Amino acid sequence: MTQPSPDLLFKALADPSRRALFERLCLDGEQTVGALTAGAGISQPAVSKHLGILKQAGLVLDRHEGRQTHYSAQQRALAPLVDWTGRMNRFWEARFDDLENLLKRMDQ
Amino acid sequence: MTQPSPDLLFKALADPSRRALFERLCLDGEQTVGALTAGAGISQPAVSKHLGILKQAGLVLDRHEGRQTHYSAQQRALAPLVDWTGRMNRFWEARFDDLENLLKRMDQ
DNA sequence: TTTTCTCATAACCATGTAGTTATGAATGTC
DNA sequence: GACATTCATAACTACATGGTTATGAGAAAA
Repeated sequence: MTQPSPDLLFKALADPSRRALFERLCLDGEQTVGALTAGAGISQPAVSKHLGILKQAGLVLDRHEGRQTHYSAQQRALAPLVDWTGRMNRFWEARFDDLENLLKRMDQ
Repeated sequence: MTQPSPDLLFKALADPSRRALFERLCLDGEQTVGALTAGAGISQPAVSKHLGILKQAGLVLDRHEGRQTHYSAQQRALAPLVDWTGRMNRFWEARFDDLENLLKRMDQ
């Protein structure tokens, strides 16, 4: 169970159709391919392909039941994204602190 | 000063070269195009084009000084990303809470 | 002024990608 | 068994995209 790379996540979420599918799964919970296709505005094969990419990125899980496949969001998969943005912000804050320190020193 | 859309941000950060440039700007602070090109592994025009896309996404700022251009990270631009991941996680937590409540009710 | 340096833009090319239709595999229904 | 339903895959197309080289614009240096 290795962490998905930020690269895979960013790439997977860069497409609006995929992001919309993932958002629906987050907001409304588990859904079948048919349900997701309705209202997606693209064909069922396109939806299936997108779901495959989301799955490969670790963003969704699939569960087979009879002849339909249920997809659900794997929320933990967003962790690397949160980490990454946190790292970028951390460095910014560090340099911001430096600036504050500089200003304080200049004040004296 | 309108907020950059998550779409622009995800698209801009989906490319490894661009993400590397942005990371360097976050970690090491302001840099000229020449400095960024050294060690980027791609040509100077490619770097310039990537910087243009990052700028359009609101991720970097440019500052002209003589014949060189200095780029720096605009950290606030990551806010929509943090918001988005927060929203996705919030809904997950909400459903998790529902599950917990359900289990508690089942316990009684 | 002429030359050099730094960067951005133009033009182009190869590849990746998001969509389509057609079809097949597996399951449920009659 | 015959048919219908649900999804995934294959094959294809159109376009986006990331890279290149060539060139131009503007500022500094000679």
